[in-house]
Amino acid sequence: MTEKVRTRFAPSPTGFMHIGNLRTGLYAYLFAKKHGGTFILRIEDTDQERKVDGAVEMVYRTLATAGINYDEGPDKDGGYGPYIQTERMGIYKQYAEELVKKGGAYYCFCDKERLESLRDENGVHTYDKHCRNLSEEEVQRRLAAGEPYVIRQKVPEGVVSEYEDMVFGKISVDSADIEDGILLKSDGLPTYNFANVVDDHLMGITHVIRGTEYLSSTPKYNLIYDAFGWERPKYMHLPPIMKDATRKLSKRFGDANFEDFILKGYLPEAIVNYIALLGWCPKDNREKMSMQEMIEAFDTDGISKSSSIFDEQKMRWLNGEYLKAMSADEFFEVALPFVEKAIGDAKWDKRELAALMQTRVDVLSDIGEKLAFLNEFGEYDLNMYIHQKMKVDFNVAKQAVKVAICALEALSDWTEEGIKECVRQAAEGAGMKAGQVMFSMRVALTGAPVTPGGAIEMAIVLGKEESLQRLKFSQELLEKAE
RNA sequence: GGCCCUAUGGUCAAGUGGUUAAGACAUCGCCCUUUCACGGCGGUAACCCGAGUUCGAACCUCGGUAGGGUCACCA
Repeated sequence: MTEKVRTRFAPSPTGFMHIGNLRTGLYAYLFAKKHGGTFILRIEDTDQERKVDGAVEMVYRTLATAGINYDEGPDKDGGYGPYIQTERMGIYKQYAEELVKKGGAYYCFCDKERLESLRDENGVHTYDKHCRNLSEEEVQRRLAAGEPYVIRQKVPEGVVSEYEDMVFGKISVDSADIEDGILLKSDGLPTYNFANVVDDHLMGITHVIRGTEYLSSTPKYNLIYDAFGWERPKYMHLPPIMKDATRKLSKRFGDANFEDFILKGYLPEAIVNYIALLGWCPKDNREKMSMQEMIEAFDTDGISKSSSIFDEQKMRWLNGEYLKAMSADEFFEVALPFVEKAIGDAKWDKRELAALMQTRVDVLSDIGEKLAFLNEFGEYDLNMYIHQKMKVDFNVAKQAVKVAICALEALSDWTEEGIKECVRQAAEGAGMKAGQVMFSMRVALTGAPVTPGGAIEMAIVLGKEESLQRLKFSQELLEKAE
């Protein structure tokens, strides 16, 4: 490791940031940090037509909440700026001209009509190198005459361009299959193909980490490095993340959007942890890892070559693991907004509720439905009282509720211990099993078949007054049913 | 269509010539239990197909098949 590692993440601000884009940034970050290197953010905003307002801010925000901190970027000058591509527009033309002088590029005056006529039966066209061998005089004359032109890459003939990809191994492409692509457009601005190479070189990028969509064009870029006499960077291409077997995650359809997940109540750490696992497996097969642990464990060997399908179910599970690992206070803090949203102005003890939720939700937004019974108590289906295993039926339930009311009305110690003891004794006195009373009481208190906690927990959350009110309501309901 | 790449349970994935082919999610069953959840235990379930190399192939080679990527004055 002679030179210091420098990696970059170069998103184009054309919309939301999905999990796939983020993962590319994450790997570039992990790789840099693993090797004590520098991680750079560069905004590739040259495509003004696809540009989306606010998208740049979204990139900053997303990286910050994800904990992916860049060492150099638009707002963090490291001496290699500007870091926003549109601010670099002045530099490409001179490099393109330099490349022409070095024999790696040439002027082309072909117009769009001519290019169109080159299409084959599949609608694919390959430039026929028409202007590749124009004489020096002719080029100068046409340039002087003000003819519009582009500068094209002069791909060497009869060579095989190959390189060793860090995840895919040897990639080789015959130069006959590489087009003399446009480097500098007729408006004087560079195409991505060119800007990308120039920027990466000027910014001293040592390891280019990006998606596989560039895998087969990398040999072409390498030819540009060669023509300039620049050192080629190392490459790490990452397989795509799919939404199903045949479709990639797409920005256009808002798939797997990072910020949406945050809104839904996923923890940023859990999302980042999960996406790190999509396409990479640490040597010891760990799954739950902090950013620091991922940095330490990150290695190129564990990166997979095949695409993977994004599985929200597994991300939910991981998120649940993070939630359960929190202290009660930490959990309360993140859960509070969701609890408040669920109960509105109601008086319930939020801390109690949050405590009940911690082992019961994988994603914070699940809190709403789990707490719905609090504000939705009313007439309910009495069949809920029938429970074979519990040995509860209408009659048992009726008696149980009655017993519970009698006992609890006199109870002053409204705590877990107090209620438990009280109900237990009352059940015994009535010749019933404690479980039968508990079960009936829980249903009577909530009117719900499933609740986040048992009878005692529900009674505590509801408080004595509300509990007795609900029990009496249920008692009437049961009697009316006769 | 040309070129590049990929292929282990439903999903994520270990595995690099000899394994009872890990583990996790999901799923199913049991235990715990005042419902649900948590926790614990267990089950079902995979090497795309065909040749070859080899004493031996999920692993190596070739050919199919399937899927992805790319072939723009987009990035």
